[in-house]
Amino acid sequence: MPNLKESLEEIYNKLFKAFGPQNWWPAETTFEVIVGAILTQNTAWVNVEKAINHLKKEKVLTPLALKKVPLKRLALLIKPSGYYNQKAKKLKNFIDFLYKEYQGSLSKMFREETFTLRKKLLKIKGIGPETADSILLYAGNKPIFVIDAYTRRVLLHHHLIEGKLDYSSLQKIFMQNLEHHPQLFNEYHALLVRLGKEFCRATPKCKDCPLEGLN
DNA sequence: GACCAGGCACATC
DNA sequence: GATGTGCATGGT
Repeated sequence: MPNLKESLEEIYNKLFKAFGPQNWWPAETTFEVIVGAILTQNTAWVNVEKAINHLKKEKVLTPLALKKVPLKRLALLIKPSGYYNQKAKKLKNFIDFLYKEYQGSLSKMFREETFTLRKKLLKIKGIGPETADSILLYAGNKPIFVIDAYTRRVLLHHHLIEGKLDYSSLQKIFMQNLEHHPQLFNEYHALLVRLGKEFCRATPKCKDCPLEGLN
């Protein structure tokens, strides 16, 4: 039985070989990544894209414009992404934070020490661990590993974990066994999502899974 | 017409 | 501390 570090490296290599680079996060600006991270909570990405396109078309996909747009109007613009009343508030909560702490400057925000920023993000109502980490990794290019439903499903399906581990335990598995390179964490998470979408769903075995023969 | 999708906050036990 | 529930749209 190889150790965890070797298993994680092998998984990455197999997935990269099978799928190639995933080019996450699909966005034109840093701010768009952050908005997407909030809108995609428990929501299919195609629906998030519709919402983001509305925001682009109405030219409110900047911190200042989002600060100015009325809550009700914002909610209607993001309606396709689901939970739109909740998410409109969440976006406003983030904007309030951004202006209060960093005068609306994302680059100033990301100059904050990573774990200090993470703690602050988690205090925002509507931003939990996955959203905070997605912002840090995919918008801020910080070496933080993102855990999500797919990650958990893949690890369980391939018996790399047993039972239910909480978010931070799962995150430790990756962060204690891999080099802290943002690009590696970025690609690895994206590859796990890709695998989870296409495999690791059927039981007991998935046909042609890139990780077949791992265990 | 179920069931699901790149969660989170809050209530209740 | 664990478990349950509301939030809501659009695709399969």
